[in-house]
Amino acid sequence: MERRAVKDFGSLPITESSMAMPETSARTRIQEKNISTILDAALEVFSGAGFRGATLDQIARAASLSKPNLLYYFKSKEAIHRALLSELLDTWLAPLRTLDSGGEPVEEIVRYVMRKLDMARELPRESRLFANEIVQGAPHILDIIEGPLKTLVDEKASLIRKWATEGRIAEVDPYHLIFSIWATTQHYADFDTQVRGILRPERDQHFDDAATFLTHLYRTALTPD
Amino acid sequence: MERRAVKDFGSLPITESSMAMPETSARTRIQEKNISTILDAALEVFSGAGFRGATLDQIARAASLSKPNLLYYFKSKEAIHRALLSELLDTWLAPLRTLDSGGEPVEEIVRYVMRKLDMARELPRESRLFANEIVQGAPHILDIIEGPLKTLVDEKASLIRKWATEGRIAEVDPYHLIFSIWATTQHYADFDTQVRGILRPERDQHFDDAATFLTHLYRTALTPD
DNA sequence: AGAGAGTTTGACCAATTGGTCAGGATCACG
DNA sequence: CGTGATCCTGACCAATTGGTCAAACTCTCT
Repeated sequence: MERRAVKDFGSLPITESSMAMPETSARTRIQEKNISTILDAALEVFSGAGFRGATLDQIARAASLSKPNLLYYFKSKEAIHRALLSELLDTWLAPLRTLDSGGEPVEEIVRYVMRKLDMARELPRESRLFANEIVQGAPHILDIIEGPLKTLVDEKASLIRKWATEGRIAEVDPYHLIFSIWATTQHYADFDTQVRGILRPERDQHFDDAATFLTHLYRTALTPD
Repeated sequence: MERRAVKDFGSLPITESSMAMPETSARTRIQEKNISTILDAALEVFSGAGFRGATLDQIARAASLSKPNLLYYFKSKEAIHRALLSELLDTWLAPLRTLDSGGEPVEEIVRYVMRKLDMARELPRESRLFANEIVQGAPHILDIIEGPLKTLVDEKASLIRKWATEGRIAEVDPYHLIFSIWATTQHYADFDTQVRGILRPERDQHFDDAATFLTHLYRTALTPD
């Protein structure tokens, strides 16, 4: 039930509101611990079964808490799910935010790819949580996709397009470049079962191979003629 | 409830066994029609909600049949799901099978990418069905992944590796090349909601843009120096 | 037309699921 | 130490879900 150790993708702001407790003043030590335990257990279960497929009993068992006790901290199954998603969205989009106009464009993008690949390795459950959500039509975060996410992507797409018109990278569609980066990197988390079934990798060697391949793929495709 | 019109990815062999009917002799006209209707409805529901998220009532409603009538044709929810998966697996892997040693290697691979992208456009429900299954650990098809699928991929990977050693394509890891092709193309089906939320495409214009981008991506990365 | 196979359904069931609630246990703090 | 706030639980509930079954309906073929 340990919170997975990770490199460091920034602190995760715990920002859920829909709790069922008195909700006065600040967090108790017990609240702090239990809420964090619940969210970790929920991540484990939701990411492996989707919203509908997950049950409160499973989450309760994974958290070693009773079901009514879960509902003491979160007023419904949906509330837990919502809290998880909003807690993780910032972490998830952080790498894209750091894509900066300073530095050499091709290397900047390759660095972004590596960062995303690292996240697929370190935070596969988070990746699968979003994958489940979006494959099923993103019923809980559609507004975020069409709002803040679209804004962020539009912004970075302009930057990439500027690089292209300046001749600093090849002429490519920035949106589809971003989509392909998301797809190729998150694939190693979301389709982990398939990748492992086919490669049968020792330790996690295949992530290094993936890094080599993706570096080649994007460097050659982005380097101006 | 109409079976989606598609280009032509080969006929779909209806090969489910676990039916609940008398099962003597050949199919009745009624059986033919109802089984096909049920599978189409099930595809719609399973692909949008996953196995656990789908309910027999939803499938029954989508098929305009009563729930007990579903269970007259298939003996359980699992049986429907199994029938769907095995019916679609061949279709799904057909493009990879056609990857042939004849012809110009780079163009052969680019053609494969286009074929997969076409499938993402024409058969998004099928793509999502598999995505749901694999994201959740492939509980129903793990043996197929580790068996026939692995064999097929191993085979095609050797072919690609041969091309590389012959200097006819760039030196790339063939397995990760295949994974990246799967990822980038299926992304447009599996993450359709996200893609549309960000691009807000008119008609399906974005598929053509994706084709252009992916052609560039793989052509530059695979063309030998 | 009539018989038998094939098809359909309403009523029903047990298990699971999300959620409630009254009361008891425990903690923080003066 | 006591008391009020916080924390926890067993028992319970209504709705949903996968699945059964006997009876009724309909099709096909002679």
